[in-house]
Amino acid sequence: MTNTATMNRKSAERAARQELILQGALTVFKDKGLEGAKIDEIARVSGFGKATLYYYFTSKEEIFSALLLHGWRSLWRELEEIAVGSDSPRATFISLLKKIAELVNTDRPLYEFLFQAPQSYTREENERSEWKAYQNRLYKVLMELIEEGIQQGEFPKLEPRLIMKAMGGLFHGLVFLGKDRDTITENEIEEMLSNLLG
Amino acid sequence: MTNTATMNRKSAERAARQELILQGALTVFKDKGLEGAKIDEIARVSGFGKATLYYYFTSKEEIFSALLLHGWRSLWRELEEIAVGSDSPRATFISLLKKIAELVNTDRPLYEFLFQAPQSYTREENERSEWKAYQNRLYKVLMELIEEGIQQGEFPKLEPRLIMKAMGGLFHGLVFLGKDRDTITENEIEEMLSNLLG
DNA sequence: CTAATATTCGACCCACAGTTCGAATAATCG
DNA sequence: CGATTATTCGAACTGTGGGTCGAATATTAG
Repeated sequence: MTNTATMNRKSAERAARQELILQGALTVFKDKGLEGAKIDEIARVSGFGKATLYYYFTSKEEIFSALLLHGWRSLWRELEEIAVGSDSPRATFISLLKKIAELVNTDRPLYEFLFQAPQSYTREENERSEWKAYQNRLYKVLMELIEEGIQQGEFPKLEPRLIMKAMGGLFHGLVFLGKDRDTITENEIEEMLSNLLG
Repeated sequence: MTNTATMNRKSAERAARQELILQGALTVFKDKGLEGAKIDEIARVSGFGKATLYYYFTSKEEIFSALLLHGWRSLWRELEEIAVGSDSPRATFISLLKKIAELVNTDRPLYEFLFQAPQSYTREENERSEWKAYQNRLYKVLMELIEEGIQQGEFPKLEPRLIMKAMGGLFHGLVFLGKDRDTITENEIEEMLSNLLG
């Protein structure tokens, strides 16, 4: 195994198989949760033998984390350019949420998992798992936008944390609540947010 | 055992012990969830032997359901009088949410459990468990208030379901999001809701 | 082609947690 | 007081499911 081209292909194939496993894992985790999902089922759904999963991942938790990390990475990739833009705080804030809503409509299972799974999982030490960094970064960005927005009079003069809770809850409700059959439009998001922000 | 008075006392004691068990179960379920909570721990916390729990309940799930039913019953008892009152739809709607927020501040563990647990549990057939009826009743009442409110021009002219999602999410965010250390005041609730409702 | 290495997988292992057993103790009745 | 019934509980049972093993197959190297 000194051939470089071969090694590249192999590692690409390896990554591709990991993708397949994660894809299957998502459909199982999605409506079963971390505990409810059985390794055997993930194996069956993703079309590999059970032991093969352990050839690519060291544990069930690692599969779970890898999925989360994968999702947050791609989410952040989409949001980053908006976050560093030079619009006003309020405009940026709204753009971010609209972008997230748009993405959710693109791949609902993934994002439902991304935003719902953590709470049933965030036990003790896992706080410092890698995906959590992305979540914190997003939280921090939104929080700073709110603070700047308040200073510039674009947001109501309330505790930033309170506004954050309100906006977060409102957004979550609009996008994820209900039988999720009806996707939310960006206009509806914007209208609601504008109402709340006065 | 033909003595009636004795039988009454016994059944009262039996109910009291069930209460104790549920009380212990709540503290365990609260931050461990249905799967994460171990029967042994519930037994230890509530001060009974493990087997004794099965003398009072037939299964772990029954304990879980009983807790939910118990909570929803007492919640509904508090809300009912407001719901049947003769205030305007909007006033009634806001009163209901404020009342819930007030109750949450009274017994946070219980209500956090009530509003958070179902989602990690609502699997298949359990849809028709008894507590679910109360949840549906509350949902229906709120929905009708929104519809009436729209007709009377007290709410923005949007799809009722959309308003429901928005208000539900907003409320949930305000009351339950965050490290829950800071309790929300009724005034803050009212202000936010009024903003959103225009 | 042959040896070495990479990959796959079902069968097995075993720890854990829900449930049951059987005996021991407490309460009630006649 | 016995006798009967209600209650309690730790020990033992059992099914489930995460994780491992070893053999079989495929792939690459030389």
